[in-house]
Amino acid sequence: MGYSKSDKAETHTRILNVAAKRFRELGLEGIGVADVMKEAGVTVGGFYKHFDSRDELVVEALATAFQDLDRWEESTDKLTNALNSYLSEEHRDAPGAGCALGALLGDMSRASRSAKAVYTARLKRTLAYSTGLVPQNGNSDRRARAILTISAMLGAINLSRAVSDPKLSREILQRTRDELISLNK
Amino acid sequence: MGYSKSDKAETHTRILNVAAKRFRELGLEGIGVADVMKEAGVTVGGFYKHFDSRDELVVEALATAFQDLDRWEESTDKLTNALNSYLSEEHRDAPGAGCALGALLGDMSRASRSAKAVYTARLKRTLAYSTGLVPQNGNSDRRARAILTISAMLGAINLSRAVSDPKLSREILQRTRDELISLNK
DNA sequence: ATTATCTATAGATCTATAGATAATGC
DNA sequence: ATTATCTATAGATCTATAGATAATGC
Repeated sequence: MGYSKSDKAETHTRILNVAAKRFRELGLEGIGVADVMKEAGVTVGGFYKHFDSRDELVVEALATAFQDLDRWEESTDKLTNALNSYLSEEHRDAPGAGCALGALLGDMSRASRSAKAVYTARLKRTLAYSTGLVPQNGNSDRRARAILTISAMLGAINLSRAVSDPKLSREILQRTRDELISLNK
Repeated sequence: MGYSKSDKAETHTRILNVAAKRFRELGLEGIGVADVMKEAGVTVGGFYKHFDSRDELVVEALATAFQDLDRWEESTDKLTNALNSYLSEEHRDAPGAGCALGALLGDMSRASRSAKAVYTARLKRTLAYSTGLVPQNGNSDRRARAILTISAMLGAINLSRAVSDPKLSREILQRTRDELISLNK
């Protein structure tokens, strides 16, 4: 057992990484604090020395999960690449490492005020990022098209995970991707 | 207390209506069987005479919730009207009486096999309905555009419920609606 | 006699807390 | 002395079941 301050910081990070992954996979209510702690290699009793409440874990884990999105946005500067990567079967099948805006979309309407605030702030940044990627074309203003594009991306990735028919799941990803690409020509 | 067979059928319907509403509002795990029964005016002990398991309630309540969607689709035969009604603040603020494909989108990836089957079957019908509403225009085939349109509608209604900023919430609804209308001209 | 519903509860969660233990760090 | 983590548990859920009660319907 390690008990130094730096060990505590490491433990804290480990807890957040487990939670950021599991919350995206199982939903914000899908795993309890005891199981998160266990998977981080510690026991449940120490939890409230790290967080004031379960909701604080949710808020910090959300912020941690959004760091993956930061990295993805930084490494993706073409809309076509972004769409190919986002609306892929690989992304669909790995929600725990994927976009938290997508994985937790349906949970947010029932989440705490503070969790919604973190989600909303991150969405605004992605909206700005996306407005930058979307081309100026005659049909509509860029922000409007960015909103449509993000709505469709989030809707499609969620739908592709929702349906039990693998063919339909693939079709939703492919068609949405193709339509968004041709729309943003 | 009523104890006849016809009373049982009425009770069953009442339970399903409560569950269909509450599941859409609170999520499939958001309310327990005891509270559903209480709100239907009965006690928890009778539950398993009506359903073999909680999941059976979920499956039947899903089917019940989709009846509202049936009625809505039957009464809506213009895409513009459909979009104005679906992407409205009224719909956003009344998930319990609204579209179950939207309200439960995020829950389905973690739902039981049988619940996903019901959801998938209903999505296929809405996709067919939507393909019928979408016009034939030069840009892309109708089914592809229907998939994009549904993805964007589901994404936008979920996003509008997720964000805590009322102005952004309205903007998501309005811009997505306007973009989808001009896209389907 | 059958059955729709009731009260009561077993057993499995889950969050949060209490108090002990074994390190660190002045 | 402080503190990071541990074991243990209180109290609040939640699903499912057991057995009683009070109607229905042959």
